[in-house]
Amino acid sequence: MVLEMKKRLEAHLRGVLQAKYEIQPESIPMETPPDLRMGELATPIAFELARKLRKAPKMIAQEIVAALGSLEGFASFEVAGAGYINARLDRAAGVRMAASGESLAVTASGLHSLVEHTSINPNKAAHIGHLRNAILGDTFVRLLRAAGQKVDVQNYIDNTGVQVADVVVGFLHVEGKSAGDVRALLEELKSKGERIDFYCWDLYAKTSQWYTSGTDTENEARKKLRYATLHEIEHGGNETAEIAEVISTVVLRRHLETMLRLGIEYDFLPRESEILHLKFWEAAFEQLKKSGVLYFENEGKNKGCWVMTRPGAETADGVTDEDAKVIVRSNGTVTYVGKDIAYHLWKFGLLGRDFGYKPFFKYPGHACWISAEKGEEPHPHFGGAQAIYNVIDARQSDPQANVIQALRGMGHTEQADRYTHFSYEMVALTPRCAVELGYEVSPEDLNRPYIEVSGRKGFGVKADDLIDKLIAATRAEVDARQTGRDEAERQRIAEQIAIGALRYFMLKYTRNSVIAFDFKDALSFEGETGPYIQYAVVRIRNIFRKGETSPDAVLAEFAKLAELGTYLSGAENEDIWALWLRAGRRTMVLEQCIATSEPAHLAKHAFQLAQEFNNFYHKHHILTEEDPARKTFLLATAAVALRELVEALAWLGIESPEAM
RNA sequence: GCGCCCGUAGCUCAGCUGGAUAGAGCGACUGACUACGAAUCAGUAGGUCGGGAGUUCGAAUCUCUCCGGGCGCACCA
Repeated sequence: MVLEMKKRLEAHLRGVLQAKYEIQPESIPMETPPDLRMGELATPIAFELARKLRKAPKMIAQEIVAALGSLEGFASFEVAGAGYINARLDRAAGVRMAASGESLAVTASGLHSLVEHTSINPNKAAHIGHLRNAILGDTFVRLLRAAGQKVDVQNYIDNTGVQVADVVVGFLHVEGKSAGDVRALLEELKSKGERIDFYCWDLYAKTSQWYTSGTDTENEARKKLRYATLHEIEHGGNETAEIAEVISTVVLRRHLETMLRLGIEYDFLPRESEILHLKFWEAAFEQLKKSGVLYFENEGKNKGCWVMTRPGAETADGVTDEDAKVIVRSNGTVTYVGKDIAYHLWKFGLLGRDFGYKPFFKYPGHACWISAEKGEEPHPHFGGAQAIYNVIDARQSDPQANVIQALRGMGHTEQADRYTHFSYEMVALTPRCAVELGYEVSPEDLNRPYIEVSGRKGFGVKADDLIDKLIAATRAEVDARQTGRDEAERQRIAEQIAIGALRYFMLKYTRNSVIAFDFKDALSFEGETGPYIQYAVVRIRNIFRKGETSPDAVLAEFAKLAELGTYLSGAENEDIWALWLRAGRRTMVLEQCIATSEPAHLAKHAFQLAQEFNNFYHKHHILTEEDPARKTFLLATAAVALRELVEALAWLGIESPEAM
């Protein structure tokens, strides 16, 4: 509703500016006045025009207000302060629009987007840092879909990298297991219902330590073993590669299960092994050479390599660019960034090659596919997107910038412009939390605000452990309150609240803020949390239950009310109008979230709406209201707040429980 | 050395493309359950927006500089 009104006012203002001054500003600044008494929308446009028109802002504002006349949906326009133009909505019209939900229909943009998130190395359990990635990515997918985009969700799997090689070394050489032993162990863990990714978590840390814990000659041999193992895995077609395949696949399956607990699903899992074996790089190499993005270096420290100029680097003819990024090493092998360029050409449908596809994981609604050398027919098609979003932490902004630079250099400027590195800061542990978990913390770390999580050191909080802990805590609360409900129902509610708490916790911070993780904050269910919002939903549902009516019935009745003005004016009703206004902002917030790639705005919106509802709830007793028309109005207010809260929560991937 | 991010209330964070009197949550202190469930609400205290300079009618927001913290800058993935 607010978005609709804002657009209406903008268009009207443009008409006035054109007719009166023959000015067509690029954008019209529109904001919310600091106080509702000043109106609902405001623009400081007169300040900007003051210089151009050589007139006082206040004078300009007065002229514009006089020319604005009347506009449907608006009650009045006025000049305020030194030259603000404040607009008051026709409150009754605004309320009717918000109640009808008409403005919720978002015009489908038709854009085909690809969001890649999660991308955990399949060699250990997921930890809280991975949770932030997956929750951010999944939420953004929901937002894009809400805005009418067609979105493919990908989870890139580096199944041939050094991290997988490390656990393979761990199994074969630290634990001295044979290939058969490894298979037997996997079977055994599976039959006991134990988590293989947890086992690997410890083994990975142990192996990382093993590389440096021997004598110098031993360590030297271990390093060699590490790289020999990596190369065997990359090459494929040998027993080491087979073990890597088996382990990475079971760990990947575990990651999908963990993420499914949070309602996170994927469409396609492209793997590094297929990128290698289907020769994506070779196809990209030809294009890169042809376009001149890559050049062969004959001088300097990068002599014998194929390199590319870094973004923003200044180069001069005849001067060797020592800072250039190496893409092909002097021994002929390709670097990570090179493979990533090839992969991203595929994402945009520019590579001229495709993966094979096999079904891998079944969700209630759909299947998740995985890449394969020889796929199955028929299969859905992935890649060839118009816009892509890579949810990758901020530390990888340099390599991401390199890939974008390469695309741009190859002439794919439109694609480069629609390539978003959806970056976010890491989740670290507070020193207190690290101590609580029993880790040894150095005195200097103890004085830091936070300590970085490290899979290599086995230092961190595992995702499943945190989820288990959250569910146990919410279950205790539910058990204390919902004594009349059976076991299964209480468990279901506890899970909904726990996931709500976790997802909200990861979404309330803006992306570039480091989250210093602490159990006290993460396990909190009061104040600015997911459960606070869910609680508002439950309260509203209880009102309808006790009132023996439904939101639909109430809204139908509400549509028949002839006069709304008396309920929306006067100091005692100001907060009710504020609640309607907030409820009517959802699509505007959605637009803002997508424009800034920032889901936190929606999290904040949902909280504020819940807060305003709770405020309203305490001030106006609905079911005992004696005036039937006013009661209908109050019930309609609750119905719209409910609809908006449930929908906003759904976009955040948070369920709305019936009771809690 | 170069690049990116951060510094706002005791703590954790918001602050929309520069805009009107800087906001939440937590914590502290006062109050409100015979009400539509208190996982809630009302109130009080608490801020030189890291320091300085500049641009502007107007700066927490933009520029420069300094201070403090974090993260990147491989022929590793």
